[in-house]
Amino acid sequence: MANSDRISSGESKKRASLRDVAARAGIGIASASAALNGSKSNTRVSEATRQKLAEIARELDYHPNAMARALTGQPTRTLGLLFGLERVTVGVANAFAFDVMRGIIATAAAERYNITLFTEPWHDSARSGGPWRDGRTDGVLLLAVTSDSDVIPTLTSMGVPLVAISSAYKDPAVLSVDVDNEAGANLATTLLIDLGHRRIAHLPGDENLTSAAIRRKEFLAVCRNAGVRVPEEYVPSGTFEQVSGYERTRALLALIEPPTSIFAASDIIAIGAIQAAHDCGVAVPEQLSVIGFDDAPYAEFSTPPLTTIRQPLAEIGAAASRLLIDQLQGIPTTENCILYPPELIVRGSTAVFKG
Amino acid sequence: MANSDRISSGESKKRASLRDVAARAGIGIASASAALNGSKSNTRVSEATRQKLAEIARELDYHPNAMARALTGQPTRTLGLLFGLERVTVGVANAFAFDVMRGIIATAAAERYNITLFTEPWHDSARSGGPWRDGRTDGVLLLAVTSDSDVIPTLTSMGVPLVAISSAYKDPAVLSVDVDNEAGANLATTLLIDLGHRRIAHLPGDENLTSAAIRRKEFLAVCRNAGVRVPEEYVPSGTFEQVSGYERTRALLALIEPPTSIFAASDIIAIGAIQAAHDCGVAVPEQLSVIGFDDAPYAEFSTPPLTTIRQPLAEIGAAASRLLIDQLQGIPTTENCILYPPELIVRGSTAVFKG
DNA sequence: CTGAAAGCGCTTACAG
DNA sequence: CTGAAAGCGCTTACAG
Repeated sequence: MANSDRISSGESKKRASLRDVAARAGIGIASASAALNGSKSNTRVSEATRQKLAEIARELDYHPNAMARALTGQPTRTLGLLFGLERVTVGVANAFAFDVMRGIIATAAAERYNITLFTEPWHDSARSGGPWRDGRTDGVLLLAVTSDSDVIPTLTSMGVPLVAISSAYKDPAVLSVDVDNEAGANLATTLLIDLGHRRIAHLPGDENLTSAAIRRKEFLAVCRNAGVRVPEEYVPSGTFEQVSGYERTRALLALIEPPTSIFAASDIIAIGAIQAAHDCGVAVPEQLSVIGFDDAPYAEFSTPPLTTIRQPLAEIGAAASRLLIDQLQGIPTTENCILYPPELIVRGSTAVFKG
Repeated sequence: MANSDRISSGESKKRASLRDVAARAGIGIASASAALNGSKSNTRVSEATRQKLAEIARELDYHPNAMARALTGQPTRTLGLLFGLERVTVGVANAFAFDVMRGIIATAAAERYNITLFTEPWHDSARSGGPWRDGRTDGVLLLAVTSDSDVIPTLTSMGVPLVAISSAYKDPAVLSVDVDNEAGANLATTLLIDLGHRRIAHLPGDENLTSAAIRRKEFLAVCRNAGVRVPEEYVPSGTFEQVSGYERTRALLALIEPPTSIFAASDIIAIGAIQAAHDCGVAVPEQLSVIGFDDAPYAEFSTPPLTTIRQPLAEIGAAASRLLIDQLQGIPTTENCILYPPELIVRGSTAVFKG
């Protein structure tokens, strides 16, 4: 029966199970489990048999079934990623989400965690339920949760470990990572004022995204403190989309007293604004200064290159991953809410106001 | 005991299982399974009890445990995504992978499939094994597999449904989606020749990526047919990275007889080439024409805007998703290898050769 | 047509 | 120290 090995490995239709390797080793299944997958198994199995088991596992091409392990409460070493915006595709389509994901993936990979993207958007606690709690995922990363969503309290009450990214969530008990939106908006608005602008407009992002709300609020505050009056029509509401930036800017430029500068809540909005200016024959930055937010990859390639507020998205994603993984492994976290400082990147889309 | 409901739903620590809802309904667990999760359950349960079960499930906030279902061989409605390049982060970092993922995600979402990103790169059949075969994923999407990888034969022999993306895999038996690399290279090279260039260089991508090999081969073929001589140093090998494009272009421009045009195997290589030209004081496109491949998002924002070969990446990703899902659901596919035609996008980085 | 049993592959107490 | 049993939550034959 010397070649029974060959035969059994030949019928590779069936995967080797723990029982198979235990049988082959002439050992109990529980011991095999301890030797192969166990953590504190040192109590149970001698180093010698562990070696032997490992070899047999290799011969049989044994790999533990993660589903079965999950069923007994073992972690799956998989992180879930859930997008806060209903329009998942949009959430993923923009460079913003992508950069954050880069950081998430890099860190997860380094810690040998896989990532599952939940494509079904969160609805509410009643309709949503399955995937986030059945153990397929050890914890979840929430991206850009809207303020009107009940996803955080719901998942928290279900005991799902989570960390919120770019969600500006107020509860200090939930782990979160974000850029300092207030500081960023301050930087942007102050720049415009320092350049001599007094007719400053702001193009906010989706109203129900707290980050957008904070930027808007801080913009208003800085203007107020500087004695700059901001008429209501200078802050038209809209979304984090290029077309929204385009349309709002056209409207702005059609005003009797159009603004001489715009603080857009994101680069993609800013790109839309610049396009609109171009189509209206308004020169950027000569006649209109535009500053964005994010420092997306295309910001520096835009014409003119976009002045913007850089947020370290990949780092934010990486920090969020790290925070979640630490939590999963019981490593105490030093801080619950990590806020990254933004950075002003001055490029060619802003200029001194020339009366 | 009228409020036992409230109490039991109050101790939400424990998730409701199928047993719970069956018990509550005074029905067998098998019937509950059929009514709630079954496919051809119509044979088993009447519409009335099905309704009742559904309601109880709602009350108890019951959601089937996907792990347990997977263990019995049920599909998990999850697609795996595996990157062919060892350097996963790079694979994910580039806009290429991102655009493909957009298509994948959109289609998967529409079909209610989740996606898990395998962050552990494929090594070889011996070392790699677990995650791709234990049922956590119904099938896998392979992105940019290198020609020296044994991942496709291995997974195929394990019976894992898969489709290869941008891998230019020769075996017609494996499902695959790609751009027509040959046609693309032809388009690019022909443009340069038509513009009057005779000193044409090519900057290939990673040698072990079949797409790079095909583009290189076609470039050479078109030149040969047109009677354009290509010295060996005009086709320096390198990788799909910006720095690789930069360095190779510097070397090219330092040649006694430098090329007057470059066909870069990707936009990111082209961006590096343009940078190098800039740093060497060589004007693009006046002194050097550069054409890329991909039409990445930043291509149109580059200075000058990049002439390139557009490949419909999101569509490619979507088609791959579709192909895999169809296969999983037993829907016959009309074609195994989908090849998308590339499109020449002429922008500002190419110009007529002026002796 | 429906219930009770066996089993998916593992791990965790529980006996020897 | 190690084996046999029970159980995770489900589904699929198998009996009534």
